[in-house]
Order: sequence, then structure tokens, then C-alpha cells
Amino acid sequence: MGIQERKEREKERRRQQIIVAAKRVFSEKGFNKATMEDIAHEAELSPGTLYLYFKNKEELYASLSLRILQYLLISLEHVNTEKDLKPEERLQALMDAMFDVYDFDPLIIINMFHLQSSETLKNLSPDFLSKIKELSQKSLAAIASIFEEGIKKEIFIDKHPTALADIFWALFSGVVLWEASKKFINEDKDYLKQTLEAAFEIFARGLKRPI
Amino acid sequence: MGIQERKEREKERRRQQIIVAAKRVFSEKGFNKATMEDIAHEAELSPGTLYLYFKNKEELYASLSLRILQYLLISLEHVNTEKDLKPEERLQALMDAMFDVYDFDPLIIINMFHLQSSETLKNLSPDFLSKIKELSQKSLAAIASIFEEGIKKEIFIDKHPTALADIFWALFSGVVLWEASKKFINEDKDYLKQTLEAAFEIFARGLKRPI
Amino acid sequence: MGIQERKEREKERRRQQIIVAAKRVFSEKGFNKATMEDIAHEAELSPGTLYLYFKNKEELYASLSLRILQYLLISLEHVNTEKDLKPEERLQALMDAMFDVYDFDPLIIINMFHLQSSETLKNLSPDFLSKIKELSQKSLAAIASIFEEGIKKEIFIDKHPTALADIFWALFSGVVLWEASKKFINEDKDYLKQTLEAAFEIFARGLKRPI
Amino acid sequence: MGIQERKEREKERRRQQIIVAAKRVFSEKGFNKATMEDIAHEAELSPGTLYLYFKNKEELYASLSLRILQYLLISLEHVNTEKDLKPEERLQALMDAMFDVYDFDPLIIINMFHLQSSETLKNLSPDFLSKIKELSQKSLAAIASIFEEGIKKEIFIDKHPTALADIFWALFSGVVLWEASKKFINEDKDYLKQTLEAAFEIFARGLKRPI
DNA sequence: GATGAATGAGTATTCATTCAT
DNA sequence: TATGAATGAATACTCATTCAT
Repeated sequence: MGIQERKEREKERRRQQIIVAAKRVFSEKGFNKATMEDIAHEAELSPGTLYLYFKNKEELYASLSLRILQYLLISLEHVNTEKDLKPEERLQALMDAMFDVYDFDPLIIINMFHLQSSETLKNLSPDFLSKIKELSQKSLAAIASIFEEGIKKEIFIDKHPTALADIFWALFSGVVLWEASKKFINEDKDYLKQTLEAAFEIFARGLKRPI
Repeated sequence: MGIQERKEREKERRRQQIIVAAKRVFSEKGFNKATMEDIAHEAELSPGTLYLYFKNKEELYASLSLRILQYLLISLEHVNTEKDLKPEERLQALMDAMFDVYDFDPLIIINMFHLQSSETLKNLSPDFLSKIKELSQKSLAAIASIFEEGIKKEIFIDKHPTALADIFWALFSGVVLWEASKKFINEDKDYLKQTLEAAFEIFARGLKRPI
Repeated sequence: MGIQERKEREKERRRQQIIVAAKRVFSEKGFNKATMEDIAHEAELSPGTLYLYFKNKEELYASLSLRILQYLLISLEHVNTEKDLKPEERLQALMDAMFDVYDFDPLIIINMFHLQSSETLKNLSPDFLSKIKELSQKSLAAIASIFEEGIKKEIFIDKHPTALADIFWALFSGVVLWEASKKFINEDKDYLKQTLEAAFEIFARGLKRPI
Repeated sequence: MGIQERKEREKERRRQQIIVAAKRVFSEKGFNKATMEDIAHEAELSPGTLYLYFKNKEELYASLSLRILQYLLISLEHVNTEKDLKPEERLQALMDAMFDVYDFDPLIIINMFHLQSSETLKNLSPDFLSKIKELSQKSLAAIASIFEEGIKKEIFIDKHPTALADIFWALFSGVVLWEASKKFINEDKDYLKQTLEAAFEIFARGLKRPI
């Protein structure tokens, strides 16, 4: 392992160290109330150091989303590349993947909505922004692709795969957000999994071409 | 009309004047960038006056949500009180009502999510908060009630009406938010209505008990 | 006196209050080391209030220059409008005026050089900037005008009045700056007046057309 | 050449390398906007290395002035040591020397004024400071010495040579600064040489004892 | 000597909120 | 009631300088 490579690795470790701290602080306080000093403190670094690794507060926050988008895309591609699945089975695999992604980071949807606010987008560097867009589009495309065979074989209803992907994603994110909201308002227990399961069940049935 | 009552009416008019101005400013700039001075200016009042009618910036913003929640509840109750509708017809009426509510104020969902962030809730007065919760719960209950007959008659699947209400609401808000997001990222045209229609179609079919 | 006018007057008083405080603090610490908080403290106001009257730190500093430029221009115009002065007498009046301006504010030249740095100019509002330029140009023109008659009557050498004005101003500002510098380096006594007098004497003689 | 000496030479080369880079960066960005990292980058060194050769940013900047002061002093001494010059001729040689020094580094005066600000002086090491003072005083003395013979021979007016040196230096620096300023404000062309020539002409005539 | 990653003190500016009038 | 001038807490970000390697 050359010196160059070791440095690169060290640098990546620092980034992760900061991201982990940022996630903790942002989760607890939300974007606005969390200060860079809080995060630096949590990461046991000085504020200045954060800026060696992230352009600004927005980009640090957005990095959390980037990470999850990467995880999401990999999961989705896995669903697509699995062989010999019937359309219904592949749909089931998609749903399982979404549960998995949610488990990996339950803040996924909240992060992503913050990310998409126009104010935030303005403060990101172009490079960063295009990475986000690319991952975002690929993920959607991956979801769409899952529906394709089913549509072609006339098992699923005759909609454009992209439209189905939008609806599927909207349903997923809607349930996640809504269940998070209910917690704030009703201080209920966490029904996320159950609701999501029921939602997916309805979606799956609604997706099938009526006989 | 007594003096007391006239004063009350005058006061209410001021509140509305401020709310209208606030809506314009918040829509244009978003919560963070909008300043109380902006709103005061738009309402042709002084900043101090705003605080005679609203406890603080958060509560002013939340008032926008309150207003729409009231509209929503009335619409939903209307769907419920209409007589002689078959479950499928009532479901259709619900969907139409949601389109209508969205037209009344397209920012509905965005407002509501801001409202539900824990940061915001902390700054609201208890009175206000309970009004919100009440309306919120009543609305959900109204939606749930729409499904009841269909479930009883075994036309709709056998889920708890509240669960179906959650899913329906999540689907609606998910689509609204997601389509808004896509505009930021892809600068696409506005496909909201189409996506919503397709989503509702799938939902309606998925809701029906399989034969 | 109407309410409007009284408010206007009150506002102007505040501006002056701030300017006086700013002058004290900037004189003592220089532009960079002086903080807005220092100035606010000196003015017995809060930092925020400074920004109600001045756009930013640069513009507050520049206001000091504006004030002196106004004084300078009035003095110079006075020299020009005085009647029945022979060119030599008018030149003498100019020199006296410069002594007077220096007494009014010995930091005049130092302020003005800070003002003219390009970094500073960028931070000024266009309105402010054009006021500065206008006063600056008028002052130069006023000096030039003082030389005109003498040139026409062939008492002074045959140079363009503007060129003479430049040289005169350069000599004045050069002496002021240099004597200020010497104080820092040599901690000498203040020879400004003597040096300026001698410099003016040489200039006056050099200005006369050789026989 | 011993090892010691070779090291010494190597060290001096590094200093020059840094000074050259510093000059480029400071010229382009000014003192405040120029960062030590900029300079390090320009010198193809690391920031830390700069501090092995210069105590701090101020002293690095001041080194530029030191360099030009050395050049100035040599030029002035050359004027003094030239033999068989009549006072008027020696005065002319002085003026030529000043043109030459300006050509060597047009930022000379701006640097020197920065140098003389009290803020800067506080940050210099005593050694460095006394070098500056020494060169500065010697240069003034050299200028004064140029006038001496002319005064003694009653060709120049009867002022103390040091006073004449001050005035001469003030005139030179005043013109340089003023012409630089005019460029910022009026975006005029560069009239420096012309103005300086005219200024020197007036000075030379004013210096001569009236008959 | 040279490096360059890490430091952390330092500050202009904003804006929700107040309160004397 | 209404005003709007004044407040002052709060914070992202910079960059000269250091020091372990």
C-alpha cells in the first residue's frame, strides 16, 4: 500500500467520522438548530476541520443523503439483477429492499426532502449536485425497470414504468413521512412497518391487471 | 350587533389580512428566508402589530395549516354526509375532494410537514397545538369513516379503517411532495394531476377485496 | 415643525452619534482591528442599530470621508467665490484652507486612501459611491479653478489647471501622510505644520512663471 | 566554500523564492485578501515552510519593503557619490533615480505606507524593525545630502536639508499615491510619469533661491 | 528542513421580538 | 390598538499559525 493510498484511506476515514457525528447531531436537533460547532464537538474535531472535508453546512447535510442514495441504488440494482424471478416475485423483492433501506437509515426520507428544497440546492457545489441527480435518476430508473417485465407480460396494468416507479416511491416516502409525523402529533407507537406492509399489499393488488 | 362583537369581527379581519400576506411571502421565500418584516410590509402593517395577533413566526406559519385543515375537514365531512352513495362512489368522492383541497392550496402538504417538525411544535402555544391535533385527528377519522361501510359490506379489504385512512393520506401526500421535488431536481413539467389520478386508480383497485 | 421633520432630524442625530463614535474607534484601532461591537459600545447602542443607519462596516467608515469631503468642498468654493483677489492671494487662501481642513480632521488623508482601495469600493452602495465620486471631482475642479486666472494672466506657469490641481493635492496629501508616518517610525514631534508651510512656499515659488 | 556557507546561500535562495511569490500574490490581491496558503502555493512550498523563513505574514509583507528600501538607498548613494556634478545636475540625478526606483517596483509607496501603519509595526520583530528604520533614515539622509551643497552655495533656498528631503519625498509619494487613487475612482489612464515630471519641475524651480 | 492537516479564536451581520410612545 | 426603532443573541466560516511526522 503506497503512501498516496494510505493518505487517501485516512482522508476517507475522517470524512466518515464527520458524517457519523453529523448524522447524530442532525437527527437530534434538525438542520437549523444543529450548529457546526455541535458537530465538530461530536466528532471530536475543531470547526475548521469540518470545512477541510465539506464545503459548507448544506453540503455536509447533503452527504448524508448521498450515502443513503448509494445504498438504495445498490439494493435496487440487486433486485434487478436477480435471475429467474417472476414479476410478482421481483415486486416482492423490491418491497423487501425498501424495508431494508429504511432499516439502514430511517431518516432517509426526511433527509431527502431537505435536500430537494431549492434553498439547499443553491449551496451545493456543481459536482456534488450532479452526483445527487445521477443517483436519484438511476434509482428511479431501477425501480421502473423492476416493473417492466410485468407490464410487458400483461401481468401489471398498462402504465408507463416510470409512472409506476413514481407512484411506488411516493407511496413509500409518504408512508414513512406520515408515520414519522404521527409520532410527533400523537406520540403513538411506531406503526411504520405495519402501515408500510399494508400499503405495499394494496399497491401490489392494485398493480395487477384486472381479469 | 354589540360593540364587543364588532370588535371581535374587526380583529378577525386583521388576522385574515395578515394570514393572506403571510401566505404570499412564505410561498415565495420559504419559511426561513421570509422575515417578519417582509410579511408586515406585505400586510401594510408594522412588525409589532403581527405580534398582537400571532404569538410568533412559527404560529403565524402554522395558522396557514390550520386554515387548510379546516377546509379539508369540511370537505371530508361533506363526503361523509352525502346520502345514498355506494362505497365505491364515496371513495370516488373522497378522491375528488382531495383534488379540490389541493387546488385550494397546493402548498398544503409542504405546510403540514413543516408544521409537524418537532422544532416547530415546540414553539406553538398549547391552545393552538390542541386545535391542530383535533382537526388533524378529526380529518383522519373522517377519511377512515369513508371506508367503513365498504369494509363492513366486504367490498373493501378487511383492514382497520384507520389503517386505510393512513395509507390513503400517505399516498396523497407522498405524491404531492414527490412531484414537487421532481420539479426542483428535474425541472420537469407538472405531472401532479396525472400521477395522482393513476395513484388513486391503483389504490382503488387494490382496496377492493379479491374475489 | 412637523412630525415628519422631527423624525428626520432625530434620525440625522443618530447618524452623527454613530459617526462620532466610529471616528474615535477607527482612529484608535484602525479599520481592521476596530469591530462593529466596539463602535456600538462607544456609541452606547447595540450592534444591530448600526446597521439601521449604515449598510455595513465599509460604508460606515466611508461616511467619515464623505463628511470631510463635504467640508473640503465648501472651503474650496469659499476660496473661489471670494472677490477681488489677485492670483497669488487666492493661492495663499487655498493654502490657508488646506490648513483649516487638516485641523478639522487630521485623519483626512488616511481615511481617503482607505476609501480608494478597490476592495472598499466594492462594498459601497452605488448611491454612496457616486456621492463620493462627485464630491471628489468637484473638489479637484475647485482647486483647478483657483489656478485658472493666474495661468491666464501669465503669472503662473503654463500648465493645465487640472494638472496643477493634481500636483497641489498630491503635495498636500504626501506631506500629511509622510509626517504621520514619521511619527510611527521616529516618534518625532509633529512637524506637519512646518513642513507643510515650507512645501507650500516652494510650490508657490515654483508655480510662478520665470521672468 | 564551506558547508556552513553553502547552507547560508541555500537559505537565502529560499527567502528570495518566497519573496518573489509573495510579491506576485500581494500585488494581485492586496494584503488582506492574500492568504499565506496562496503564497505558499505560488512559491510551490507548504504553508509551514513560510514560517521557517518569516516570522509571520506581516513580516513577510514588510520584507518586500525592505528589499525596495535597499534598492532605493543604493540608488541614492550612487547619486551622492557621483563626482563633479553641479547642485542642479545632482538634483536632476535624484529625480532620475526616483523614476528608476518607481520602475523597479511601482508598489513601492503603497507597500511603505502599509508598513508604517502602527498595526503592522507591532507585529514585526525588533531586529527587523530596526533594519527598516535604519534604511529609512539613511535614505532620507542621502536625499538630504543631495541638497546640501546647493544650500551651502546659496543656489537653493535656505532651508534645512532634512526639511527639503522630507518635502521631496512627500511630493514623490504623494504623486504616486494620488495617481494610483485616481485610477480607482476615475478609471483614467496612467498619467503618473507626466504628473511626476511636472511636479519635479515645479519643485526644482521653487527650490532655487530667488534672485 | 519540510510538510500540510488540524486548530480555534475571532466577527460581521441578521432578524425575531420587545416596548416606549 | 398600532407603531417601528432598538435590541442583542446567535453562528457559519476564515485563515494565520502550529506541530507531529
